[in-house]
Amino acid sequence: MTTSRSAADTPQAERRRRPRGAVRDGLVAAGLELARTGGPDAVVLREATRMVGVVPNAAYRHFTGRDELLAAVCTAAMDELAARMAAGVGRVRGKHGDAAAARRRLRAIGIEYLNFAREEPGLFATAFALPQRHAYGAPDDGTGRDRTPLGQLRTVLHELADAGVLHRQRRDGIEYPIWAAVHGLAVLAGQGPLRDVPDAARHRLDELTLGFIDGGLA
Amino acid sequence: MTTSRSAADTPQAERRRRPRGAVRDGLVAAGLELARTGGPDAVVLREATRMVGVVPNAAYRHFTGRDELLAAVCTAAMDELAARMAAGVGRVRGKHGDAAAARRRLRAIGIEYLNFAREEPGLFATAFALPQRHAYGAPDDGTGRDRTPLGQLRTVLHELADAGVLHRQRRDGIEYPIWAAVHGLAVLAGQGPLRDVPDAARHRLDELTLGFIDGGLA
DNA sequence: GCCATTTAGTGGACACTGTCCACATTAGCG
DNA sequence: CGCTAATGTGGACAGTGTCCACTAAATGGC
Repeated sequence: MTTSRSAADTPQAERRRRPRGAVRDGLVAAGLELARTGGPDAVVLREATRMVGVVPNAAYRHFTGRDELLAAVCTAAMDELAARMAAGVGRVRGKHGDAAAARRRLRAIGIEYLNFAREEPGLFATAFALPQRHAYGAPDDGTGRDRTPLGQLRTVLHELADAGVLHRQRRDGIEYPIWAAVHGLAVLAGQGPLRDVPDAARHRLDELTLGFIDGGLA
Repeated sequence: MTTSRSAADTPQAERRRRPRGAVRDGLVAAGLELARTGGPDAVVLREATRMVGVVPNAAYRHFTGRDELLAAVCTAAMDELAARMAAGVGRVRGKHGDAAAARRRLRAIGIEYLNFAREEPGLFATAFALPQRHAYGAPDDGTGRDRTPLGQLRTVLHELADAGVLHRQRRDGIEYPIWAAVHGLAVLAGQGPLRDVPDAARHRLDELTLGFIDGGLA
């Protein structure tokens, strides 16, 4: 090892053995894991490359920099939240037009949102750590294809309106106060000033907020 | 400059000329300015010391580390929010017991909160960047001495109850859904997915949310 | 099927950060 | 006046994001 030859001395493991987008996907997965435990600040580029087993600079072949990696992780985190919400809503029985079922679906949306924030605080914070352009102006097209949190909320509100629970007058734009109330509680009780209220009290806060929302429909 | 003598060559400005707590206060002020433009992540210790005109390590005589400095900055930011809320509430005329005045005061609280979040996004984010123990369990003592956002909200709700606007039944714990709704909107429209809605639309979101809250009192 | 070109990973470097250590000076006290 | 604790300095280290030049592997045209 005294005389350092030009190069090509050691095989140094195999190079570029990974399939097509494996490194990129691996980096996002690693970043997601980091975010899960430490929030957005914990998704550090060098650590992610270390987990994937690649040199730091390799990341720059797939992302313009740390910010773009973080953006990908944020999107993934948001997708996980959306998937959970969709699963929760899907678990509620009752066909379209049933007022009670629609109410339960709205409640399920809120519950899933709050549970995700409580059980995965790192991912929740990460999901909202970057602007993903939630398409503010775009109203849902009625197909229910929009799987974003806002889209799912709109779908359920649509159903509530159809069932006659939510009156036309109140309906326009009501998704925002509702979203705000749930999101606000999630943030305050997650990373905010209410972060260390005991579990029982937190549950009561959830119920208070969901009740407040339910009362605001009529 | 060729021969570097041992030391004590140059007077290098005066050393320790600053009054008692000047450096500490200066660091917090500098950190607050950094937070104002870039949020909590922008309050970087070395930069703050640079602004104060002191070497980085000097900060460690006043804080155990960057986190403690940040904590002080967060408290300062929260104080600024609280002061603004108090000022806004104080500007509302009408004596205690007047239902309409109480309503306007509740509205003022929300408006000031949302305005602060919009006009000082960095400070707003910083105010909630650390757990300051908002004394969850401690109810206000009726003296109105609690100047925290939650305390001020409780005071106004107390007045609303006295004026008969808010019924006993609904009153218990209602500060949390209300706080959550306002805070959630502030976060969503500030750094969140709704960050780039045009000003007019944002104003409408404010009104929708405040209206939703007002409707939830009765 | 071979070779040129693009792609993807490596190695080394730089500036910047938070933090620790040993040292020097000053302030405030007796 | 002198001692001690408080406060600021200088230098160092590990860790980070990012840039550059280089190289090996995969890909596509012929």
